[in-house]
Amino acid sequence: MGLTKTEIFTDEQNQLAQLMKALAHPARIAILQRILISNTCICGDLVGELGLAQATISQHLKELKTAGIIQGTIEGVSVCYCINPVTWKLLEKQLGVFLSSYKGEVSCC
Amino acid sequence: MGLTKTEIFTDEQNQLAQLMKALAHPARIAILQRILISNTCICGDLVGELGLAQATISQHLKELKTAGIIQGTIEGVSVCYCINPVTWKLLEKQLGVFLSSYKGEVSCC
DNA sequence: TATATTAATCGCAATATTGCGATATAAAGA
DNA sequence: TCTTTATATCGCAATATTGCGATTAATATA
Repeated sequence: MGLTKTEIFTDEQNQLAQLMKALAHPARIAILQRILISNTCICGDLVGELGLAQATISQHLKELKTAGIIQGTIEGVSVCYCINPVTWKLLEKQLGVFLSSYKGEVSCC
Repeated sequence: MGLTKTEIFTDEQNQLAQLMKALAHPARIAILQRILISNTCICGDLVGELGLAQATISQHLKELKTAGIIQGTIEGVSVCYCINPVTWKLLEKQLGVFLSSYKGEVSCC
């Protein structure tokens, strides 16, 4: 096995899980925080700042890009990455709904 | 390799990534949604409702429990699971800070 | 044009995840 | 006590992830 049975879940559940997966790594969290701070884009600066090899950073960037969380444009020799506003807003909304649906009043266990 | 270099990231980054990881599966999203709806606890009901084997559900529950997102108490023959309010609030806060730190004004790429 | 510089990709090894059948464990009821 | 019911755990196979060195591709600059 080793692969998720996506067909038995709703599109929303799969989508949210996919987005969470993209965020489920400290390096990717760090990369996003870095982008969020220098509102403007970055690129190979990350290789120097995080203690990971160039190939590794590039792969993490690819995963974030594939998930639609960031977008990149070629800028001369380097590549400029930044937040994809559409996905970010979707993430905020979906997670907001999900997290805020817990009303802690009725204690149970 | 195959293991994350946690030592080069901050505790906060590792913690958030760990929590995201626990949410990074549609089955676990579904389980949490189920718990959120029936505010009160559940247990093996999930096995019937989701299309996964009992062993698989039990494993997902364990992961959520290990991450501190849910808690379980033995209730006779069955086990009652519910949200761990402490972790849930932490999650809301940490994610809130993270997600809301994006101000889409300055477009870049 | 030759050479840096930057980033993506390939290929590998180590480990993690997913899913499940089979088996344990533990409490409830006959 | 014996049996049923409900969960947890073990062990396996298939696949995914993480990280990196080495290589490739593409643009700048000398």
